[in-house]
Amino acid sequence: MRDSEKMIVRSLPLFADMAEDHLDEMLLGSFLQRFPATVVLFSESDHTDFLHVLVDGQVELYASANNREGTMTLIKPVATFVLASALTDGVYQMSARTLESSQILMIPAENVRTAMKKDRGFAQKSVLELAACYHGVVRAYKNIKLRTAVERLANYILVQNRRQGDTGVIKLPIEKRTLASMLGMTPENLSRAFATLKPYGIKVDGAEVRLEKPEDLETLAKPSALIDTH
Amino acid sequence: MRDSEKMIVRSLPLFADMAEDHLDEMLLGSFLQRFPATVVLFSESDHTDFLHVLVDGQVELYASANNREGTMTLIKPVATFVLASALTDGVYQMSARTLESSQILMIPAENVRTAMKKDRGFAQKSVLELAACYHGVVRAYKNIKLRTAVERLANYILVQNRRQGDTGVIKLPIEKRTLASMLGMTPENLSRAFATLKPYGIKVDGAEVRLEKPEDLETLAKPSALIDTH
DNA sequence: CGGTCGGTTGAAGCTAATCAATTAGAGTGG
DNA sequence: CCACTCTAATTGATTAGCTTCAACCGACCG
Repeated sequence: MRDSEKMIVRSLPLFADMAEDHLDEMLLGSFLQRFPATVVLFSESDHTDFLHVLVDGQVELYASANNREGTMTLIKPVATFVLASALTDGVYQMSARTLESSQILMIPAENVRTAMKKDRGFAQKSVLELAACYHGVVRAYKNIKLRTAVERLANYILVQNRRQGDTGVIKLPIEKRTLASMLGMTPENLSRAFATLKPYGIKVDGAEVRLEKPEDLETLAKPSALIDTH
Repeated sequence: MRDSEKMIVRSLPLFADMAEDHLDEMLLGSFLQRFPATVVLFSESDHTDFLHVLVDGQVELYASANNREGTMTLIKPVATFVLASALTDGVYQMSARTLESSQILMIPAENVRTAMKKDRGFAQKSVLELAACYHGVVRAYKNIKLRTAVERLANYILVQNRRQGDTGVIKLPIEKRTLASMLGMTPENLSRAFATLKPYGIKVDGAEVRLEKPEDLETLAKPSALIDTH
């Protein structure tokens, strides 16, 4: 464990208040590893051996049942994932794969649980982190339960536009098929959903999406602070 | 705050390890209240003033968007709800209404946050509770994203059968329209879903559901430990 | 240059929602 | 005890939303 890696961990709010010796102890046995793209990191029914910190790259958390598969969420650096599973010493609950070449710091789950018991500051922050994760899934759940596919796409575009500086031109950060899976539809249906949004001022050229009539799109999307804000 | 009410709180794992004085302190300003059926307790965009403990009755957490409404989860006694919102000092994120006459202990959210900072045992248990809530929503999210309506119903029946003692005769604990909303479909579609399951040995008479060929239903339902076990 | 893969488009079919009408059941009051 | 009422539940007909299957396009790459 190098000092630079320790600094990365320290920079995350989750570990910001942790006592120095507890942090050092937790990081014993941790290692930073680089994975190529499209590598499966773990499967949902595996026992949770590590808390993961995505340092660089991009990771998809997905789930399978009945022969079907769906994206649960996407992880962007720098962020931890599977904290809840690491703390409860159970299985992962979701599978993970890299979407691109990624650098991941793996911290033994056992160490994380020990740190949680010893370190008040870390316990406090864990509570906040888990509450945030919880609300994140609640939002995703509402999104899929209360909106149609076209509405989900419209809201996704509005959120991306805001995130990318309200320029009216956004660059899709992921492949369309991944976006489709995240929005809970087939790639074919995503294509058609984009076409449906044409009258609302949406123009698509590869990974570039132009948003020419944001107000029109909003009337269709009916964005909700409790689903789209984070 | 009576002693009997304190005992109820103490009986919950979440508060089991809490120091006596911290518990007393937290419960200052708490009150036990009885609500009639179908009363809205709070709306999703309201600020979270109280952590709720359902002592008796039944509560539905639901969400609204676009003129649509959907059940998020059902709370049965004795259990807390909206812990995540109480701890993060934000809005509720979900609305709540009583399904029947219910007794609810309301603990000022401010007190809960104070207790979290002061009491290690409570912080630890909060982490476990939030992790469990998180995995609960993840399961619900998988359920709706990876299964059809009929499959969700089939799995619901299998879970209820197991919970009610594997007798092959189950009593629906909620109205069918509420069940429909929880399973993410319309009441009409639930009726038809039950009819679809007839060839799989399902017979419905009011709130009573008979399960005559559990193995057949399982082949259709394809239950998954990671969605249906809790 | 051919091959692979992501994306698009078309046609058909299935799942679920909507609209409308009817039935069943629980509770109420005479 | 029996109409009366209100609501839940069911059933039928139709429509909307989405998936599936198939063909095709086009970019990137060996």
